[in-house]
Amino acid sequence: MSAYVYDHPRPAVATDIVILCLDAGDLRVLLVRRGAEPFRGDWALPGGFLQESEDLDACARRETREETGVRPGRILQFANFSQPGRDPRGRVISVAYLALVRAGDVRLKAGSDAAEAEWRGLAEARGLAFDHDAILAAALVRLSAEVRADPAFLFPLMPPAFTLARLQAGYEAALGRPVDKRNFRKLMEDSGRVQALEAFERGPHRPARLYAPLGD
Amino acid sequence: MSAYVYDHPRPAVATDIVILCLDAGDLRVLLVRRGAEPFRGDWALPGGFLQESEDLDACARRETREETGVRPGRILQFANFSQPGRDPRGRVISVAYLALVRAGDVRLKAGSDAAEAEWRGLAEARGLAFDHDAILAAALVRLSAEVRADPAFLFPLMPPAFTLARLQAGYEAALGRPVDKRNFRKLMEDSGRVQALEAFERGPHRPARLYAPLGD
DNA sequence: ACAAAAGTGTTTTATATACACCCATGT
DNA sequence: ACATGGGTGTATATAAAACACTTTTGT
Repeated sequence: MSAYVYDHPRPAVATDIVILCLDAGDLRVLLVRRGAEPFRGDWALPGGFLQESEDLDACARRETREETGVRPGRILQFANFSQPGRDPRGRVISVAYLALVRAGDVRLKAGSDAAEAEWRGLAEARGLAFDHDAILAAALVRLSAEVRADPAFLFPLMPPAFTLARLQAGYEAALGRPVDKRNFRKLMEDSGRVQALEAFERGPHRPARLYAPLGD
Repeated sequence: MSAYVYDHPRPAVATDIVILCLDAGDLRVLLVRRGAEPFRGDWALPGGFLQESEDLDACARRETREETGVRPGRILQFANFSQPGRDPRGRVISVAYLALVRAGDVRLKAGSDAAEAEWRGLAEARGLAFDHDAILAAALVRLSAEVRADPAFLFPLMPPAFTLARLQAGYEAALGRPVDKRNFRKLMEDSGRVQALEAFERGPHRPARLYAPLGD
């Protein structure tokens, strides 16, 4: 052993990721079914162990990509879960991330330790394996704070061109309360964060103008 | 090895803590001088390895207490630093915390791997060991955001009874800009987060009313 | 014609900012 | 008396919230 190598207890280190998308105006979280003990057959947040060549952000991105096929735009490390007894197999530190993805881009594929994967509405995402209920709850608190500070935080949930009604649906889902349409449109139009396109989405109603993200 | 034990690369896991206090209106960060290689003799943020019986929050609290003798009121995990090459000795994951302490309570005592410890003004806290310059910078960004969202975040820097001028000094230091005295007093008095006491601090000037934290 | 969702302004309220002088004490 | 920091009010600007009807399309 080299003179400079640490000698300390070494927990396993993993990331768990709250991957959210917006489907028909509702937030949905990606869950995977556990194919191995412990909690075999239960639903859990996707996650995985840190590899030697990557940092924690890269680990969370890699896991997100493995589960969804999507390279997430921005990820946010919002908490850690590291109590000694949280995993019955031994000491596992979980570093928790939030990732937002576009529903349309996703192609689910089961990861190595996942028998199945599915999108679940937030109300139906309870009784998860490990302490994942708490991780999800903490993610939603943080999402709400970020969105309140800057609605553009939601852009990664949106397609490249989107209607303001769609963005508002994400905003309301993230905040957990309805907001006034006129006030929301004013907010976004004055924010300089969206660009009005000369394109419209058609449907059994008046065509809706499309907007594109602007700025970072 | 039990059937359920993980087998994965296991980095060492540590917390590094940006411990701040308020001294004569200026924020100061606690630094320790490294007594061992690497970076022997350089200044660094206090920190230490996760023990088997504690979670990361407890680790950060323990380290803070070991360095300052103070049990920090609230600690905030604000980032992680986990790039493979960040520590020349091997893989070390650093989970970064912010802790605010009352200057008056502190009794510095050198930790196990620290030859000395001292409070350093923020402008003079550069050239730190490892990636600690980046950790400190990230902490200050987060501090500013928290304080803007709620000035009561600073209460842990304050003694049990404090003048509004003192609190304002912390507010200005955290935000990095001066604020108007009347506006600040109005903000705090209307916030319901402070209670005016019938006690005053004396000095070579008009006595200053003392206030106590209110609410959580 | 009807259903469905898009789009549009004004008023009110709350919050933030700018700004200057007198007050109470210690020396 | 002087120096030092404590303490106070108003006016303006900006941001947030409340609130209802008309427009355009598809069927």
